[in-house]
Amino acid sequence: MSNRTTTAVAPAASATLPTDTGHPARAVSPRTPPGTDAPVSIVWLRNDLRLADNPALRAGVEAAGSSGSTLVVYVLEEAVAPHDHAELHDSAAPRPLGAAARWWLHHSLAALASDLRAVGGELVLRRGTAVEVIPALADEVNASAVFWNRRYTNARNADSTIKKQLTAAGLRAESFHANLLNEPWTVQTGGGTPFRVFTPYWRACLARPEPREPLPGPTSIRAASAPGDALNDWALLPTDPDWSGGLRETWTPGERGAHERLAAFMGDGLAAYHRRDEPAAGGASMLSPHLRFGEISPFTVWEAVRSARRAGLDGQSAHNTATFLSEVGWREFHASILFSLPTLRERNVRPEFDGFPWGEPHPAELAAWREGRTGIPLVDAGMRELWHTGTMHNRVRMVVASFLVKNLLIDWRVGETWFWDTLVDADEASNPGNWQWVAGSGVDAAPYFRVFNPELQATKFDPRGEYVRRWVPEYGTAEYPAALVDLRTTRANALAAYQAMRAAAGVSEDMPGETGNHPRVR
DNA sequence: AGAGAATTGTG
DNA sequence: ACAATTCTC
Repeated sequence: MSNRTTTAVAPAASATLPTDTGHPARAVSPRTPPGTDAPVSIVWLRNDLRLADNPALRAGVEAAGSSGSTLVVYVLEEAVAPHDHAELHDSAAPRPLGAAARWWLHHSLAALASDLRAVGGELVLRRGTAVEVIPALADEVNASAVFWNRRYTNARNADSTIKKQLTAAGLRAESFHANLLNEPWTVQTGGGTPFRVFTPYWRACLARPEPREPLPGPTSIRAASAPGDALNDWALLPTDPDWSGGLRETWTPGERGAHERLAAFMGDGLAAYHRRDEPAAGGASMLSPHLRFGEISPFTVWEAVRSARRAGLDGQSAHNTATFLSEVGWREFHASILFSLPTLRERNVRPEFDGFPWGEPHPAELAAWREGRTGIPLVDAGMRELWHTGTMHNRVRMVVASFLVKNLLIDWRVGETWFWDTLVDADEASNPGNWQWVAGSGVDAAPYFRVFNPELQATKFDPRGEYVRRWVPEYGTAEYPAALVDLRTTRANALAAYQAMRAAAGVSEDMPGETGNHPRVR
């Protein structure tokens, strides 16, 4: 392979992104005349809304060859009927997107369509259940092959059904490894079971062969076409009211925006990443929603770090790259957890938590939490940042989650649902995985007795109050509400409730989370 | 990837 | 007296 140093530091995309190629849209005759034998390949994009490092897209273009054409489709997947919890386990539908993610999806699809047009391609939009839509589309355009990049949620059940159907009908159906550095079944303990603790999991990942280099995107696509929905008709954007102003100020969805974020982070962010715990410092990479929608691949992120290391880093930055990559590792860890525990969103991983006395959430307290008026400055700052921007600093996420689950004794699933609706990076694995981590009910979870004190956290990580002042400008005036609850007494109550739960469940005196004391998973 | 109390270390 | 370390929840 040639030296990719420059392409990774100045984003790999700049060399391969279609918008930079100068190809006029439809430079190549895009239509395949009906009735010809020229092969049509379908590329079904899901959470991989990118051209660069997209093995399925690459395979589709290659399979079409010089005489055939490629149809790129995105399906807005919807369950046929509302399902109850009993059905969830077997469900093959992706979790319906929250409102912030719908906003992101709209703009990401618009960017993708534009990027595809720039190389002669076209994005076809369809809506419905994938097991119905994809085989019907293949039939409709007389496709000879269908390609996609694998996903690792319950929706993979739909994918395997579709693959069987297509193969039985004589089509080539092929899926690719593209969206995780390590597919869940490839990283296992010595005993052949999935890891349940992050540190050994990540150590095992690092001991594996280096992740591959990213693939270049296609420079030219002969588009096959088919009727499709208009993006606007999906009504993914909020109206009446349009609350997305803060999201627009904060984000640029799409592949180009993703690569710009990566370049900015590799340029300035990495040297300051050791200050990432300070929410006012702006030290986060801000890549999570781009990774969530697959606008950039983890291989491209990995390559950027690899080439920065090759170019030489000072000791601090070298240390920071390891920390940053381990955050990418957490994304993979949660994906592998969800792979083996499909009920992660619904069920406590540790069954003794089923006996925890979560009450009906007090409506006023829950509303105060959601709206950022609990009277606890750091909590309110975080919740307002979330509402305004669709994201929240990682440390503050832990603080607001701890406050909801422990100080307010509200079920983690209530908080998880709110984050699912409001976060642009809401991920089917990471969101419930991290909520269970905070609640103490998950794998490798924080011990329940770890109760964050929002005041101490603010003193430690926002010592000058910059973050709080940014989001809670009225703090210190009479307008700011009194604290919703007393932190000391609610902390004591939480610890007591935990003790009661443990006693009721007959849990041994070992600390939760210690090796060798992992409850059997249901 | 805690907090807070208890204990030890230091001048 | 006060900081650093250790222990418990």
